[in-house]
Amino acid sequence: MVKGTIRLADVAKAAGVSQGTASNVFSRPDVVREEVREHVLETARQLGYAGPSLTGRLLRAGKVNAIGVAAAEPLAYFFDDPWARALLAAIAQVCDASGTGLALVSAKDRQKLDWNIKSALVDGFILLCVEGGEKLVQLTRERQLPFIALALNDDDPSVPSVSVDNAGGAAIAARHLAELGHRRIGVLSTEFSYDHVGPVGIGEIERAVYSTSRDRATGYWQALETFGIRREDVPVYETDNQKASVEAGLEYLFSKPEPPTAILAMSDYIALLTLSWLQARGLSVPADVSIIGFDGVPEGGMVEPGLTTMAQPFARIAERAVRAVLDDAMPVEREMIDVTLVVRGSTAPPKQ
Amino acid sequence: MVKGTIRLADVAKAAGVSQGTASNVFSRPDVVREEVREHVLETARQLGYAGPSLTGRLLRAGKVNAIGVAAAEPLAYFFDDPWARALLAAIAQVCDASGTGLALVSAKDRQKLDWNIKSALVDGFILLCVEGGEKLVQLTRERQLPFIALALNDDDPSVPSVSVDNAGGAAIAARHLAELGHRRIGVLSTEFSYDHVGPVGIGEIERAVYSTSRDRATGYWQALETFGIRREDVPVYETDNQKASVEAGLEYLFSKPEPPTAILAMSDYIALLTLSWLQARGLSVPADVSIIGFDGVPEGGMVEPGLTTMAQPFARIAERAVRAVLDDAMPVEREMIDVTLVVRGSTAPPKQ
DNA sequence: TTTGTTGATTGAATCGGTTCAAATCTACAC
DNA sequence: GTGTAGATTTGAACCGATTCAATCAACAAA
Repeated sequence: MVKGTIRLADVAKAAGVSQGTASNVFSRPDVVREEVREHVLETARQLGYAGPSLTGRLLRAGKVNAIGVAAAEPLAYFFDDPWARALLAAIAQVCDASGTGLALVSAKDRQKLDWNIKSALVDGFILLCVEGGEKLVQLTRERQLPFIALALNDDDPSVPSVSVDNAGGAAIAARHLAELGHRRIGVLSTEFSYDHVGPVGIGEIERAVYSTSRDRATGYWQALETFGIRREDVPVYETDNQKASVEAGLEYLFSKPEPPTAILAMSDYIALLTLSWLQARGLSVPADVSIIGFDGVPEGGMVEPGLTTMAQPFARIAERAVRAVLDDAMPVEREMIDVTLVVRGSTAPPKQ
Repeated sequence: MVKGTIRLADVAKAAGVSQGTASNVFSRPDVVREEVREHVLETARQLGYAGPSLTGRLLRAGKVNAIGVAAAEPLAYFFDDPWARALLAAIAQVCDASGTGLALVSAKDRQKLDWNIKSALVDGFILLCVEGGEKLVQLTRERQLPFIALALNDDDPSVPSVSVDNAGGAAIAARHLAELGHRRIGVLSTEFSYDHVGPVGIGEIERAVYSTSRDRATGYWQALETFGIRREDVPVYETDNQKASVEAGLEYLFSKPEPPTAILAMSDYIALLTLSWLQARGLSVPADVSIIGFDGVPEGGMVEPGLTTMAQPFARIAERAVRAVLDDAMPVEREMIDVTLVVRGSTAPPKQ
């Protein structure tokens, strides 16, 4: 199988037609007379021609017909992280419908990320900004392609982005627990600032680098205060969304003299880890402790008890994002999407 | 931001150098004199030049630096199916290490799949042949790019492929149950033939279209026969790896006068569904029923009790596959990789 | 002064197609 | 026999870069 050595021009010559006609045989078969078409096709087959090379075509057309999804994480992140997975499944669905390809681009270290973004063959980018958002945005800007940032941890209004209503959603979550009667509530947060885990104070949260976590914390506080729970009385433990730090946070919260009767988790992944930690310790959910998560990943519906959570409308987000890069219709200002409360088995009134 | 309108030639002209030099400024900066380089770079900046267009470069280089992973399934399959996910995470890891991009290509209907494969910008393909394998192989062949088939359901030795040792692995799984003392064992299989679910007989299995399922069944039988269990006495229910048919299969197996004390599931996904079906019916695993799966997906380690299973070495498979397409080192004949028994909590000796 | 050598730059060819205006070829009516 | 509309086909320009043989400048050695 000699590869790539046969060009359209060769086929044209062998078939005795002009290159223009040969090209038409493949890309606009209707304009060429049937018997000529058949003949060219037959010649191509005999020569082992693999069909018009994509790169040649690409060069003129300028459209790749694929979008890139980028994150400042190792590639495996897309398949490991439940949130990324749920989002990508939704994005994939939209792409499927519109016949668009999907390329995954990512890298943990700056160098490679840079190169990968520069050299990705795509018509635009969807950025997963959970971490290293600015870097990502900056690199993508240089490509001068349409892009849209998701889960942007940054208030810069000049970045086209759509995000969920973190503060509003968090408020609903907290209100749900308070209305059930919970008064001792602990928070397991996602990151507020780079490379830090552990208990955090109010001031630190207000000055947080990552707006997502900050907004969610603020939402929690506001809702709880309407129930007379002061923010000073709500312990917050910052995790990096990994097992080790979440468990440390749980140790911390439940070793207090008055352990919480409910946990506000800033991600479903944290909530899921909390659930299994509690169950392993013989505590019953929701009888002993209630848990509410954030994100609405499918896994939350598959555990026992089901996880109560604030669900992101992944399909809507995906739809909006894909449309933005495909139609070059980037939002001029930050767009906001609501999250909805999904009540399952992991929340109930506190004991007695 | 006027896009795409500035070419390397424009920059060259504006900077007063030849296009060749301008090109070198970007792709081989070391060969051009520093002050010239600076000047060209500066001109480029002022013009808003986005850097050498990939397509132009591509046309000459001929390498995309990305591999495609293809399946005859909707795109979301890559993120929904646990096996695909585990495999892709492993593939992603290898790609990351070698700085290769990853493009996902798929489609449920033949038409689109055809087009998607034809137009994917990749240097080669890894084929996930769980279903519609021949179609996939055939379409890919036409692209004349290196490719390798995984989980190929077909005995054709001319297809470069690596697969796990299905018969051997299945035998180990069955032996494990038999050694624990189980004698009444039910099988929940993956598909033997297109579009069929329900109880299947020995003859049908021997004539099965899909070799993966057939080989696993054969492995089960051989191991069990060394323990005096005849294949006629092992009920097999064919599922399509979906919730509905698995539950139907369980109804079938457990409504028999002598229900099984152990289940051989041909995929972890089936095993996981079995686990929650049994638990929902108040049956304890492994006290009342033992379960052993196949694949070794991460989810199997996260349920309670942990799932005993035959684990595929995803990392090894991924390594081999990526190397094959990148180095154009397709195996000349079908390659086989062993699976290993991972014993967790879902298997134990039968009651009394 | 001439020759050699080294390093930087140029210009043109090339990659593999698509596209479009112009040329050619029907077929049919007048 | 001429005219014309419509269908095909042709040929050349173009897409945006890279590459390489050839040229040029500058300076050291003979």
